[in-house]
Amino acid sequence: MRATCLKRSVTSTLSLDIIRWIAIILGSVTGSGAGHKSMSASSNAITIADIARAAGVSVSTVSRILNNKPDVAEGTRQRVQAIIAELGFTPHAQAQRLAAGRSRTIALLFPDAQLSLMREEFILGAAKAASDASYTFYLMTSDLTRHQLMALCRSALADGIILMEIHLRDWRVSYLKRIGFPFVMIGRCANNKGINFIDMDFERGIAQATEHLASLGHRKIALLTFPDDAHERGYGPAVRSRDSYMRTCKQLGLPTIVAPANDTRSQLAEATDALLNRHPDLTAMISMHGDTTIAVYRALERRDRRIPADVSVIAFITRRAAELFTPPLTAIDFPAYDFGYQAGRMLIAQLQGSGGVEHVLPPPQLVLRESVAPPCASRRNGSACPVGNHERRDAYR
Amino acid sequence: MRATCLKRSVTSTLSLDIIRWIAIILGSVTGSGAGHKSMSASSNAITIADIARAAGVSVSTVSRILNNKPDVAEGTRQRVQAIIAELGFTPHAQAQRLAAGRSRTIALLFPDAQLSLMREEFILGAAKAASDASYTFYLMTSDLTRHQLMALCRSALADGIILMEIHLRDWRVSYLKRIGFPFVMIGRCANNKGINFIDMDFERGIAQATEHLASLGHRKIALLTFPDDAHERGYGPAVRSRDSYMRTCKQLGLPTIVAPANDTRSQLAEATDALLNRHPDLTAMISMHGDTTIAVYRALERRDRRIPADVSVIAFITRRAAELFTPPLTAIDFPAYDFGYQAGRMLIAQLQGSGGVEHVLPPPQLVLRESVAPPCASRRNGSACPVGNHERRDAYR
DNA sequence: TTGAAAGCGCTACCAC
DNA sequence: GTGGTAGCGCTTTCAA
Repeated sequence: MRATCLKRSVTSTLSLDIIRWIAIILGSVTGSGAGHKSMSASSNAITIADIARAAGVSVSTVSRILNNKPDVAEGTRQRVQAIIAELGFTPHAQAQRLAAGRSRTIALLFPDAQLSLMREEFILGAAKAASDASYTFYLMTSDLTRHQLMALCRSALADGIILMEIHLRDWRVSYLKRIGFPFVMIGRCANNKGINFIDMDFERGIAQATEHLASLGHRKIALLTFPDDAHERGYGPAVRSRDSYMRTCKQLGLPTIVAPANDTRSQLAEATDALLNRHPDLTAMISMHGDTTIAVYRALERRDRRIPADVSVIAFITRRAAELFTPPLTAIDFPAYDFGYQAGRMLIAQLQGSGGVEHVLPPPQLVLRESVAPPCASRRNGSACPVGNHERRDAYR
Repeated sequence: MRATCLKRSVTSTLSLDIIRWIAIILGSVTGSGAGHKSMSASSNAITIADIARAAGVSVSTVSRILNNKPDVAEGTRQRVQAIIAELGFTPHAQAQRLAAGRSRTIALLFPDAQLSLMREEFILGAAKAASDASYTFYLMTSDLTRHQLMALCRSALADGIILMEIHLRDWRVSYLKRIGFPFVMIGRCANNKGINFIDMDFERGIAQATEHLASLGHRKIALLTFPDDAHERGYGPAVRSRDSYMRTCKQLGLPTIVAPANDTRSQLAEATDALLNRHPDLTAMISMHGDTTIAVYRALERRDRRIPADVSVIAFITRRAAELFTPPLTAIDFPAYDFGYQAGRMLIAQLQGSGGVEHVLPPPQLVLRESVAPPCASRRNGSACPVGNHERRDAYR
């Protein structure tokens, strides 16, 4: 409070030297360990008006300088900036945002569902994109109700949002589109006209994985996929991957074996067991699950089926997670960090009005590690079964 | 703009029915796909004044209702709330924050360093704590300079912050304490008087791990730890774990073998190799690294040393990551999600003035999985070496 | 129990 | 180039 009194009594007639002296006092008072919550009380902070007074200019001028407007004399700019630095002034974010009508914030709506090791990368990528552009990054977990989404938009907390877990027909997308609220998707709908997105190309990824396995000689290739209700709800990855799997198998003349399961280790273990019971002659599996695919490994171990000698496994997963598996998991690479970063970048570009609509669907990349081999006639004799000799990646970091 | 005109012309003399009708018009106008960016333009949104006008009360009253103040007649409250619901009004967050002087936001300062599979849990835990308390959650990556930290505090973007990667003497802590800005630590300093923290008890964890290995008969137990400069800088986990290791080994009469390395897979692999060269008779390792500990596994594999038959390994890691290892990693459990959640909860409690200082140092829990066994005299004959028969956890989820 | 009005700290328009 | 000033949308005394 003492600081406040001092500050408020400063008048524009004081010389710069005196102002500086006062700044020092202010600093030491504020800085003393006297236990008063100076910043949190938030009322005795330096304002743009203090700067203006100290510099002998108007608040408009200070504001212009703060916002890098061109129409300021170089001398003034320097003088004011010196004082800003000296008093250690930073504009009050909420005030700026209110007055400017923009929050310079993007929000990531992050599905609450459950932990998954690879999803950290989405978050960190998007956060990095925000900080690179001097934007604030707002992370929202918990799945939103329609009402909550409306509130988020109206609250003006963020200028734009990143959506994940997109369904082919997604009410959030319809809503945001209708009210004209800026957003981008990680994922995509059935119709994406006018909407920015970046998505994994599950169609091509599945085709690539299936063809790779088929080319090694596999005939019975199962798809471990999402639970049935994910398909029914039109969850993009679920529908696209299954369709592509069906199509590819048909083209290649292979039987189709689909095993739906929740993305938990226990359910996936069960599903794998059931699958092996039904199809003892299975030689390959494609998993749509992330790190929970470890449950598939464990289920195979328990039945004494070796990877890749007896059964080959492919998943969609980040490099980092894939390399934790033993044997390392051959996978369609899921560059989640990049996806997050690109989404953030696209959203900010959109907010700044630069560029048109971007539909980003990077070509899937199959990274060969050690969980895939040709099928072995002499099963249970895996060590005699030669491992395919492909490009191997041990991308340690 | 049409919406704006309509809205602005509404006067308090209009009947409620007409107001409702107008609300419908507004809704459909705003909702039409005419391509005007209604929300993003942010100027034609409904305000508290519109509500007041429509309800025939003052803005003060609406504000009171919005903030659940007690001094409002029940009838008024109901009537106004009905209108709020009808018009789909949500207060403008920035305006609220500016006027109230609080942002109801916490920020997590997340070390940029590098990806680590387990750290997602810190983030999601803290985010959950925020959302549970109706707080906004900002994630800030990139390590802050002193200047940036000052700016963050002064900007009033957040009411309080969560700090990670704490050093024994941490300039950020000194600064925040000095200016009285609310914060909590995941980690702790040498002196934590008056500061809330939650931390892994590395001292006890290391002691526990070392004693466990010693009790199985291990005599040469190495500590794979942080690089030397982390110690020099006084990074808490580095200093505390090494000290505890030294002390425990001394007490048990064991030699000390310390191998520092950066937390990257390649460096860790190198360090492991070097370690095995220097100490071929090593039978156990304790790793301070997270999922990068996979590099230790791989280095051992390459030298044909089996886990746990030839070498036992213990790390500090989340359950989820530990179970991806093969054999599953016996570990001091790192409940990172809970740590994040607790930190968030403590910070918000502090902001709301409830309760005193909390120093949370949960007792470390050693979870026995399959990477530890008694040392085997007949090395290279691992399969003959019996695996210890302890509590085993296969916590699938 | 309610209303009027003075801010919160900043931006941006308009005049000089 | 610069200054005055009217908001931005809300909270919060202080009176009534």
